[in-house]
Amino acid sequence: MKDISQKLIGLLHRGYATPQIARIAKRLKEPSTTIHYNIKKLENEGQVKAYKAVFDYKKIEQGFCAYVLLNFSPDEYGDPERIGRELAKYEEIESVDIITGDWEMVIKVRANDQDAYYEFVKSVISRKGVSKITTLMSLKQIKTEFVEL
Amino acid sequence: MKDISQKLIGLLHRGYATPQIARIAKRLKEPSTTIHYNIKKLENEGQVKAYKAVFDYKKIEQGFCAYVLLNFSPDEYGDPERIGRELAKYEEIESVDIITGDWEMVIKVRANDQDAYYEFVKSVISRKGVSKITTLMSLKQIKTEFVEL
DNA sequence: CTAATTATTTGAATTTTATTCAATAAGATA
DNA sequence: TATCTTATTGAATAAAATTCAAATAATTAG
Repeated sequence: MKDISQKLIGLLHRGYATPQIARIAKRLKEPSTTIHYNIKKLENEGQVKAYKAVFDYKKIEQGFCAYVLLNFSPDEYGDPERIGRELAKYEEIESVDIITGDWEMVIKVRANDQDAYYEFVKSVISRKGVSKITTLMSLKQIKTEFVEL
Repeated sequence: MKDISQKLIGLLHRGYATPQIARIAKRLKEPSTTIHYNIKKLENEGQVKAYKAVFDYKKIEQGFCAYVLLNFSPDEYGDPERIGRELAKYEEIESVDIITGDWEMVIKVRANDQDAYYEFVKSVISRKGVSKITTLMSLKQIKTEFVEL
């Protein structure tokens, strides 16, 4: 047996989906060629970054979720944006923002469980340049990626 | 002229997309019927909640983004989860989580600009039961919804 | 352990959908 | 107004999804 589902989840995570032109056309009561034209326009103008799946993360062994607030030491490795772009490469990280206020960055992290999260923090997030880490652990995810759960 | 793009953005926000079976099949070097079978299985088991677009929010007049940390007064209107589900209905709100620690809830909000955000906080987020609001305003969005910007 | 049952894989045929193309219409510009 | 650009749309084509039936693999029951 091939285990295809994990590969599918991996691909659908960030892309490998496409708009349903015919369904949108029916819904908006417009010809599908009009919808097609307008969607391609949105894509060509860069307004659409990707089409992707949103998962029930509990069911795909990614039930643990936390928001992590970070501070950086002012001296070493300086640039928070560079660090942010490096962190963004990890597929465990859903979002990365540089923010105002008492913290400099907030990242949203998903993991299988608290142990996996702890390992991820230890190996990836804790690093030279990070001076303080505050974890806001999600007890109940009500909405994510604009999709209600 | 019809302004279709706003309607498209509205629909593609939460759904109206579908997986690209043929492209996935090529990528994984499997027959498209096998991919089809496995994707339907994921869907039927409820592992996939939706297929949707991710936008370049600056380009669709949703450039403002903030994480809002909330506390509730213990007495009135009690249930944070109920409040969370009500907030989740607003399309301006990308995510809602009930969390551990100094705050009880974190929501991620998008708006056209700071003024629109302020109006949204005034009219929707501030309400009986909310005792404290802390805004972490995003200065730079590096990754969102698992998509790098 | 073996038989029976269930789940998965796959090619061929069919149905549906996306895409291309050309003509027209609408809007913008000079 | 005349000209150029952008948007809409139907018809034709190309591509993709879906259905179906058969074969294979995995699991379960006896």
